[in-house]
Amino acid sequence: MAKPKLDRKTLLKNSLSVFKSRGYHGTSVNDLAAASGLLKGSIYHYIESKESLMLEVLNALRDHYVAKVFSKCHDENLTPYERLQELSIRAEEIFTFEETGDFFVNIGLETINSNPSFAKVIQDFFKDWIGSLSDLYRHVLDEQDAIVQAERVVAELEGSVIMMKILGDVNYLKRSSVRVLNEFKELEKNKISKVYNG
Amino acid sequence: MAKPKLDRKTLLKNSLSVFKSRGYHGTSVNDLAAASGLLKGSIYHYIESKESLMLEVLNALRDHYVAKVFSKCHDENLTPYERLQELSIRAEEIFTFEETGDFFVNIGLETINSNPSFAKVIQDFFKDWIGSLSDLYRHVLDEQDAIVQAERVVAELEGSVIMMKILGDVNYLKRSSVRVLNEFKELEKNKISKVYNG
DNA sequence: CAAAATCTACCAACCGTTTGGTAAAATTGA
DNA sequence: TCAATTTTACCAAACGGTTGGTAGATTTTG
Repeated sequence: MAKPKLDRKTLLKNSLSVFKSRGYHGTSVNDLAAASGLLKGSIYHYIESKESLMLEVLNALRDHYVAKVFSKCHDENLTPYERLQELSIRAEEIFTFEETGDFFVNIGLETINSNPSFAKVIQDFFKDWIGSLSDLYRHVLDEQDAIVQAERVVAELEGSVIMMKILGDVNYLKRSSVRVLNEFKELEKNKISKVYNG
Repeated sequence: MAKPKLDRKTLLKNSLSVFKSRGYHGTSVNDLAAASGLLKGSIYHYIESKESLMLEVLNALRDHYVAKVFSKCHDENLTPYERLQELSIRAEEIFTFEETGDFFVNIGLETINSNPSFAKVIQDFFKDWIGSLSDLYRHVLDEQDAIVQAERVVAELEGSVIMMKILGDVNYLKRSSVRVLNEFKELEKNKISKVYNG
């Protein structure tokens, strides 16, 4: 049996990088094949369609985030603040170097009307992110406020990344994550003083 | 038989509505022509190219915002807080009904790598928005803080709109604008107390 | 060898754009 | 005023090129 020269993980990584820079409609199957050193016809040995490839990329990326990033929110070896700090550091790396964090937003906005098949994975990504964050905020807020706060933080971070990309100013995200961390410390203080006073 | 003439404003409005729901790469010249009751070839009587049409749409939209929305920030008949309130109301209408506010973000993200010719108008839109807002915040903050605050508010609103669109939750924006308004009131209070105390 | 992987060649459909042509409307000139 | 002329608005068809996708021959590999 001939062993596959191109393993799935590499194929997905290469495809992600093309989709990232050209969007969904903007990338051709030819581009995707070339990114993995293949001619157009050959890539159909690995994939069923352009659409199914994108779906697989989105799923793999979401799984990666859930397992490697969002899971930090439940790391019992760290204090809640340290967990948020870890998340911030990872987020900053992801958005500025990997440029992968806004991928879900990009593809989401581009395909929400034309390709509803992508919607579920994209929504799941954000629901997981918000869910993990709100578990963290549960340490300093009641359930409803924790959810609202998590939604707000995700919206602010995403907004910052987008403004960063469009205006080319790298300080947006940095300031946002500093703000989020300080806010959390403030919330912790308020909670302690409440415990002492009430 | 009098021929109904297609005026430029209608053409731009029709085109905007197509670009809005299908993106730039996702809409064909056929779509654009059909939206104005023309066949594909006929639209070239009005436009030079698909790209130039999009550019005109973007320019018209930016001009509209500058003249009708952002200008509220300098309305001397209103208090600073009332101006922000006006802006919030308009923003809410724009984002939820006209669905036009995230257009600049959508097209910006979709074309930033492939169509640099759109970048300038899109950036100008956000620079104008941030500029007008920071003039407002100048009433309660020093210059540098006013700019940072304006950038933050725009990022948060944009982030909210995007999450709203992707997750289908209409409460995001409402909560964001309430937060922005309350924050402004808080800043006004702090400024007054500073004046009294120092 | 046979299976797996890749290439070449080729679809039909669509892309943005151009063309040749045609009526109707507006303008002109007497 | 009214016919001649020009301009406008539009269409059907076609352009060269690209799209996502397929079929079959060819190469690589265990």
